[in-house]
Amino acid sequence: MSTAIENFVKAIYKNGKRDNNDTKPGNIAKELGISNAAATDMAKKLSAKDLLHYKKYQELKLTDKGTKMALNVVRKHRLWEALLFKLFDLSLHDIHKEAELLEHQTSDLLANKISAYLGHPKFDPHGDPIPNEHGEITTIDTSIALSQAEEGKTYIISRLMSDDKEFFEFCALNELKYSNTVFVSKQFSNNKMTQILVKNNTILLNQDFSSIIYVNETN
Amino acid sequence: MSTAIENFVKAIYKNGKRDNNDTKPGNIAKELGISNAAATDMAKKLSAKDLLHYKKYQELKLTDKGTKMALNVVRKHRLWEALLFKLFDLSLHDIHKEAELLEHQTSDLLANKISAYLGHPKFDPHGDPIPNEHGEITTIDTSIALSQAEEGKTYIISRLMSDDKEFFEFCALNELKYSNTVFVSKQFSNNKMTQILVKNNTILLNQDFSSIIYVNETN
DNA sequence: TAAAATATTTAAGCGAGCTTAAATATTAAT
DNA sequence: ATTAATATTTAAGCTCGCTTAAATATTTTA
Ligand SMILES: [Mn+2]
Ligand SMILES: [Mn+2]
Ligand SMILES: [Mn+2]
Ligand SMILES: [Mn+2]
Repeated sequence: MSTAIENFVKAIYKNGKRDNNDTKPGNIAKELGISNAAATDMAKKLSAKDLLHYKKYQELKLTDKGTKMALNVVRKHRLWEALLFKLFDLSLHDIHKEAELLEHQTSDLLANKISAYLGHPKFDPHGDPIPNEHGEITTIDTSIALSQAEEGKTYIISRLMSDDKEFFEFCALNELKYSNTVFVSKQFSNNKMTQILVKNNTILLNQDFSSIIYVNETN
Repeated sequence: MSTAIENFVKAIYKNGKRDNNDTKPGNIAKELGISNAAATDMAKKLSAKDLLHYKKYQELKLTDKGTKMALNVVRKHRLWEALLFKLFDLSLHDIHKEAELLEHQTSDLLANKISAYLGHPKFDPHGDPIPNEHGEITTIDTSIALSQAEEGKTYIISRLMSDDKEFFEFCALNELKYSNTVFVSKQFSNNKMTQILVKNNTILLNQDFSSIIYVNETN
């Protein structure tokens, strides 16, 4: 399958994993940087290929076949990120950009080799789970967004769910990275902001950021 | 530039490096597995982009710009081969196949990172030279094809110039690999065959193979 | 050197993956 | 419940990278 198709099913898959999951052509179009018309068009084509269910004006739903394809692409993406992160001195954003292209030019054989080389890792450098070679995610995700965290509690960063360059620059500047500890000092519910303490620095996050930084409770 | 364009200029570049260099559309078409018409068409387009010189019925000649592009793709191809060969247990042919795709989805930045990680290697696993980041090949190639080798002399394998699966299988079965020693026991000039001795095995090579196995004299 | 074989070019056309503009349906606001 | 705003769909058309068939040029062979 083509790069365009792989990116399309992946976008639907990822959209479904988000809170705010309105998986209509317009949202997929926005994610992929194409026109709404192009997205509708592609949806129809993929429906004919049995990769998704399409009914006019309804949400797009991946079929089992489509989900499998999406997970295979996601697997390759995250394996590449893990490999590049391990071998080279590159930013999370750069790694993501490279993986976004490499994921479509990688045989299943090579993906398995990368996985074996890395010791079959369960998570990529963002903390995102890596599907196994059967397209299964076996880990259970207990993490919550910082926006949902409890005031006065201490958490550990488990995922940075983004591919935005500026977000990663912000994270790098403020020690916000995988496995670091965060204390939630205040939730400003009305203003949808979260105040945290990281390595003795107080940071006030707006919802754009507090909703994509995922954490686990300490135990 | 697109994958199609990169493969096209690379094919011209590689054709020019061969003995039998008739760089007309038909030969490039054959190499790329496309029709002659498609090759002529592409040649015209690339001429407009100043990547090559095209005159009806004449040979295709890369411009400086085209040569630079070709060398950049070749660089990425060979760096990928070197990396995959080092990290994973994959055959030369498999490595080549993966590199053929990855070469087009690799930023200059990533290529430089791969090169640095490997200690800026000068040769890939086939013995082919790796252009540096300015597109220069600084090594001098003194090797000759086994078909040109002298009877009674001993040589060291320096390059296996092919991407054919069966050829690599043949090489693997007969200890024909980079840096191994070969004794040329007889040249059958009339029949264009070469008899060699490798690890006490006598092998009779036809010209198809003797012309793509490159060797250096021992000193 | 003339005929035959071969290669190249031109012409027409196709599918993939886009675009913009217009028509139509859905959703939100008054 | 209308109206206005927004999203989706349809329609038409574009480029890229191919194809096959026919026309034309080159090269080989006799
Ligand atoms: Mn990523
Ligand atoms: Mn991608
Ligand atoms: Mn190769
Ligand atoms: Mn290639």
